[in-house]
Amino acid sequence: MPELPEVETVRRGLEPAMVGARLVRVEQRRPDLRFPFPPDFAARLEGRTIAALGRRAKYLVADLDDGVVLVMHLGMSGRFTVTDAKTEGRPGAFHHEAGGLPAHDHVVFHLSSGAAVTYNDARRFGFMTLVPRVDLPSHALFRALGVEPLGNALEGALLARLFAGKTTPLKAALLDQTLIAGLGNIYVSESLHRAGLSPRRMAGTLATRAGGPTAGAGRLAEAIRSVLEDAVAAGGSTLRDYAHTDGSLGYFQHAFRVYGREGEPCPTPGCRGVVQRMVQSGRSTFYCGSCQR
DNA sequence: AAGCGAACCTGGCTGC
DNA sequence: TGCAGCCAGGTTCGCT
Repeated sequence: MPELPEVETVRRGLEPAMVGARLVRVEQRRPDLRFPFPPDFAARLEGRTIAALGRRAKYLVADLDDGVVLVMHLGMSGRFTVTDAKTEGRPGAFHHEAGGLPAHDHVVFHLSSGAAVTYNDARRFGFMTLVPRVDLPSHALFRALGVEPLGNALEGALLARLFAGKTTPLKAALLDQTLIAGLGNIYVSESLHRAGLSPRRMAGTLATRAGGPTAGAGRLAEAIRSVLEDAVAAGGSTLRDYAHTDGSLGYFQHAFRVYGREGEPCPTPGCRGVVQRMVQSGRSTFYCGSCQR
């Protein structure tokens, strides 16, 4: 489910259980997810203590006590569940295979506290890998990542610089992780609606001829920041059966203004438009044709 | 060479 | 009840 707010919510859920704990046993139940696990994945983790759990864009980054980082991406359907020592079973695991293990529970981290952290991923678009901390910035997964949208750098001026000369629609430009890293299909639609900008509009039109920011660039930078901050504060969004690491639900989906709301009246005050759905580069875009220009 | 569509994989929902 | 078809939060690849 995970765009930046959901990954950050997962990070906050895992942090108290994982940081400071030692990995006493790691179960890797299949050879690959989106990519093969690195050689000796479980053995390299066992015995290590987790020093910190961070996030970069949609990646979770766990620092180990030997200078290696465990990098994790949730793909489309990845989720983590924390179970403490006494809990029987775990919330949210309803589908079982003949062997008795919950379906799609691919990795289980058994911690020195007695707790266990289970990674479940039906579609297997997620992955895990191990990278020496010093190599992380130059690693293929990270070196091309764009600006962190909740950092101080994201302003109209930067947006204009990033988008200058681009003929691609704003929708596609905002999904491009090499420009801004962390937005996905939901929060792109939500950001553009908050900014009053059409998803079809050419990205380059947010820069002036001289390369400076237009008013729209400023509005978009502010809209991205506000929608992500609001979503993180709400504990992310819950679609389908996605849940927090403790089984509880995020509730930002109730605050969506356009995503998944085709046919509903546009929520912009004074706007008489109706939320529409279209497909851009193979993904649904939700927008109001009346107040988004 | 930027930009687009298809592919990866599974499950859930809708409609016949 | 069954089944075909469509859709889904992400990313990468290959073609134009």
